[in-house]
Amino acid sequence: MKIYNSYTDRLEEFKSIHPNKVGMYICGPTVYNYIHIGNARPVVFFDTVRRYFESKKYQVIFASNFTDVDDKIIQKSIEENISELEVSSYYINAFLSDVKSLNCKTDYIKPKVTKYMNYIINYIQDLIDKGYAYQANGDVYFRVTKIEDYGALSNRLIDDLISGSRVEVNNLKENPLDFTLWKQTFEGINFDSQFSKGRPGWHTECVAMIDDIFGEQIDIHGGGTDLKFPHHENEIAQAKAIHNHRVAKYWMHNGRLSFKDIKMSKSLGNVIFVKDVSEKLALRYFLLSTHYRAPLNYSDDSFAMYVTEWLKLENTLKTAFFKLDINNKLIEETEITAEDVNETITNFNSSMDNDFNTANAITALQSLLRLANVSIRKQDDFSTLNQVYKGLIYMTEILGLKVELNPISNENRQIYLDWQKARKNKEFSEADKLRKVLTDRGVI
RNA sequence: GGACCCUUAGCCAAGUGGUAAGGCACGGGACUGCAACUCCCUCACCGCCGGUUCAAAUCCGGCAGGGUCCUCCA
Repeated sequence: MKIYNSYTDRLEEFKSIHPNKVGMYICGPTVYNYIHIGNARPVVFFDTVRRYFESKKYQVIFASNFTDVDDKIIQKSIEENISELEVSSYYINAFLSDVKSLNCKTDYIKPKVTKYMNYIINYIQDLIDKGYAYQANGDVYFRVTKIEDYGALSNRLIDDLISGSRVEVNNLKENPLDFTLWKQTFEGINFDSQFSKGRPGWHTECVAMIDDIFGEQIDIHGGGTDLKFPHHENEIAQAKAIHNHRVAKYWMHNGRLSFKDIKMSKSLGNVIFVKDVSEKLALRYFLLSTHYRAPLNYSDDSFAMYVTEWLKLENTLKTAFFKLDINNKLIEETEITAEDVNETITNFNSSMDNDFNTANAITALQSLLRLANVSIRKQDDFSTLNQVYKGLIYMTEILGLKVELNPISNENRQIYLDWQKARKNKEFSEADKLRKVLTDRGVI
C-alpha cells in the first residue's frame, strides 16, 4: 500500500508505526458556520481512508478537532447576541449532522479547544522553558529560527518567506515569521494563563491534542493543502521543539474544491452548503470521483453526472438484492470465484492501494455494476449474482456509498407475485396498477 | 514581487517513457405488452512551439491560459 507523503513529496510504502494500528488526525472545522461542499472534501476523503484501513483489519484511532475558540466565533456571537459557547455548540451539531448525511463515521475522537485550554497553556509554557518561545507584552511567540529546517513541509526557505512577506506591523516579534502561541485579548471569550488573559494561537491546539490523545508521533496527519503553510508547518515546528519529531510519519493533503474555477471559501462568499444539497450521497460520489490530491471543480453539470451515477448504483444494488431476496437465494457467506468479478475487486483494491486512487476504484465499481446488471438479467444464475452482490457491498462500504437495502415484506412479496402473474396473463391494466404500488413503495 | 501547481474528446476524469482506462452526453442497435431500467457498438493522438530519445500525453526549455500559497485567513 502506497501513500503520497507531502512531507517528502514522494510516494511511499505505508508501514504503520505499530502493527495493525493506524493513528490519524485530521484538522477539523472552526465552528462558526455551516460547512460547505469544499469543507466536506477532506472529511469524506479521510473517512474513506479510514474505511479502507478498517477493511484491511487495521485498528484505526481517528481524531479530528473542533476549533471552538476563534475570532470569527466571537464575531458571530456579537452579531447574534449569544455566547460563543452557543455559537460553537450549534455549529458542532450542524457539522456532525451534515457529515452523517454524507455517510461519514462520527464515532471518532473529537477534542475541543475549550476543553484543552490547560493542556495548550502547558504546551506553550514548555516551549518557553525550552527556549523556543518568548513572551512579549502578554503575547507569546514561537521562535521560528530555532527550527533548523523550518519550511521543510511546504518547501519554503526562511529567507524567501521573509523577502516575500508583506509589511509586518507587529514589532513585538523578534522575527516577522514568528507565529503567535498566545495572544492577550480584551474582547470576547478569554482564558486565564500565566502569560496574560487571552486566547491561544491557532497552531498549538492540534499538536497539543495529538500529544494528549496519542502521546507520540502519529501515522497520518491530514488536511487541506491550504493548511500546509503556515498551519502544518507550525505544528511541525512545535513538535520538533518539544519531541524532535514531525508530528506524523505521513502527511496527506487534499486538493481544494473550486466553484466556477475559483476556490470555494466562506470569505469569498461563493459557497454551497452541504445542508442545501439534495442528493447527499451523490455529493459523496462526486467528491470521490477525482483523485484527492487533484483540484476538483464543482459545477451543476458535473455534479448532475454523479447524481445519475449514484442513482444507477442505487438502482442496480437494490435490484440485485431484491432479486436474491425475492427468490430466497441470498447467501451471506459467498466465496467469489468468478474470474470477472474477482478482477474488478482486484482492480478496486490495487487502486485504493495506490495512494487511495478513488477515481480508479470507482471505475472498478462501475465494471462490477455492469456485471451485476448482466447477471440480474440472467434467469437463474444466482451464484454469480451473489458474488456480484457481495463485491458491491464490499466496495460501497469502503467508499461509503451506502445503499439502503430492506428485505421485502410478505405483503409486498405477494403484490410482486401478483404483478408477475398478471403480466403473464396479459392483464396489463391490472399489472400496471400493481407495478405502480410497488414503485410507489420503493420496492422495485 | 516570491514559491509552487495545473492544461487529456461536448462535459467529468485516469494514465507520469512504449504508440490514449472509465463515466456522462450524442448517435446506431438489442431487450420490453408499454414504460423505466439494462446490455452491445460508435466517439480524442493528450494547450502551443522547440528539444532529448529507437520511442513522449508522460522528460527538458520557451510561450499562452488557469489556479494555489506567501505570519493570527479557516
